[in-house]
Amino acid sequence: MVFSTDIDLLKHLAAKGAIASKISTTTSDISKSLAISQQSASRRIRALASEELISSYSSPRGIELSITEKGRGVLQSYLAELKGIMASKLPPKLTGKVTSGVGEGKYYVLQPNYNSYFKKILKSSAYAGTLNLLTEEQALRQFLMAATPNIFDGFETSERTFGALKTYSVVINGEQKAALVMPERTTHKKGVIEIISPVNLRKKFSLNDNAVVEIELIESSGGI
Amino acid sequence: MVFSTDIDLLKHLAAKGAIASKISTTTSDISKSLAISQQSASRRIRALASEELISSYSSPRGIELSITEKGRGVLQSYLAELKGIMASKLPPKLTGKVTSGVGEGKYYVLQPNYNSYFKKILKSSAYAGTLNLLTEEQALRQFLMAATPNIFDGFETSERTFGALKTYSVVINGEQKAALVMPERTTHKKGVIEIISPVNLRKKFSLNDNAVVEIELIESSGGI
DNA sequence: ATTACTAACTTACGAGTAT
DNA sequence: TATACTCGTAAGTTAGTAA
Repeated sequence: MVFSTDIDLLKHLAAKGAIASKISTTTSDISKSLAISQQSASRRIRALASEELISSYSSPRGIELSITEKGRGVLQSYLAELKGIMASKLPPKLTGKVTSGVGEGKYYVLQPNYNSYFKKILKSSAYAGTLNLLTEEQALRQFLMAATPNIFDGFETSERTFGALKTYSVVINGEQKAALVMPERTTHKKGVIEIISPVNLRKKFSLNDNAVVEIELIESSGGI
Repeated sequence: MVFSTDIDLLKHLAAKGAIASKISTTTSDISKSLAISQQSASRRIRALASEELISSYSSPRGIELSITEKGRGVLQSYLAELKGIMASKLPPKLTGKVTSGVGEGKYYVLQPNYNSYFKKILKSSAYAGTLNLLTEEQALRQFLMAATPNIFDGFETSERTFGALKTYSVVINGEQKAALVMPERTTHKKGVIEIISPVNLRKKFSLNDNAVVEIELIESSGGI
């Protein structure tokens, strides 16, 4: 029997990367994240393992574990079910047309200060380029209103000023996690947005100019 | 504080339509669906109400309730979070149509040098035949880009040349581990791939030409 | 029928601690 | 440091039943 607490723990482990590969963690780490005791974390991990939702190896140096096929299936069907239920009231989606940018975004990505911020947001380093999209101005405004931005404050050096940014966690075409970047002051014309991502989105989705991509809002799970 | 049991109950109520409108139900109905007692259902409903995740009115004739804005927000961000986790972590899937091959793959499987390589990849000896699949060229390209190939270098004897191969660990139809084989130089037309497996896939899944199979990328766990 | 109170029960939790 | 055992206790659940 799979309980909702199991789903919760599985979800936490998935967020830590246990779907893609084996992860190393400790029961006290888990206990802090889920606000339970170390002992309970240990017990619940063993419960997941006995249900074969994860495979784990414990030692006095910590726990190595990964989510099994069965465990992923459980998460996936939970997600699918929830998706189906919420289908009528899903988070807003936005579509954009690929456009050739002026390269403003690339400039940001390459700046060390912005770069480390992006790294935190994406939980992985950013591809050295951005995808420029032309959206409907009003749809964009509405879309962003529904979102919670991450804010980068901006700063000044003696030489120049680095403007503030807002970024929004999104999923591109339903499968690639990315971030929508809105510079506080931009030279873009209205409706043009920039997407940063760990991968080259143009390549991944074989996008030429005017190709349409779908941008979906997500919670930045944990966030920064 | 919102617990995972709350999410579960909210999800159940949402499934019954409590997002869109007010619904009429009873605590014993709920108790049956969630496999808890009538008393617990009653208590948990009151808990949701006191968190203002639902608004409810109870009487000796049953309960009328609807999910509040706050409750919907809770469900939505849970969904969004899960989606975000799965979107970035889920291995890509590819579908292909069964097609009659020219038997090129079978030739490879029967060659001792290739054969022992396949044995390592599959962790079991390969069935003496391949499954030919027609895929969408672009989807295939995308699929393979996300994967880490195992590489067989190829070699020459005085008599002939054995070309290099790339193989990718996959799962067919969600249950049969197999390998997708991409010869470096192939006579196949674009989009056609070959699958080798420890078993006869056509037989196992009763596949006729044009049947659709699902190919899922997996980590080659350990690998070679 | 219902909901929901009280009391008995059972399960899950976490502090302490062995390994 | 870890994991994970024991065990007293707290929390959650259910049976019985009043309203």
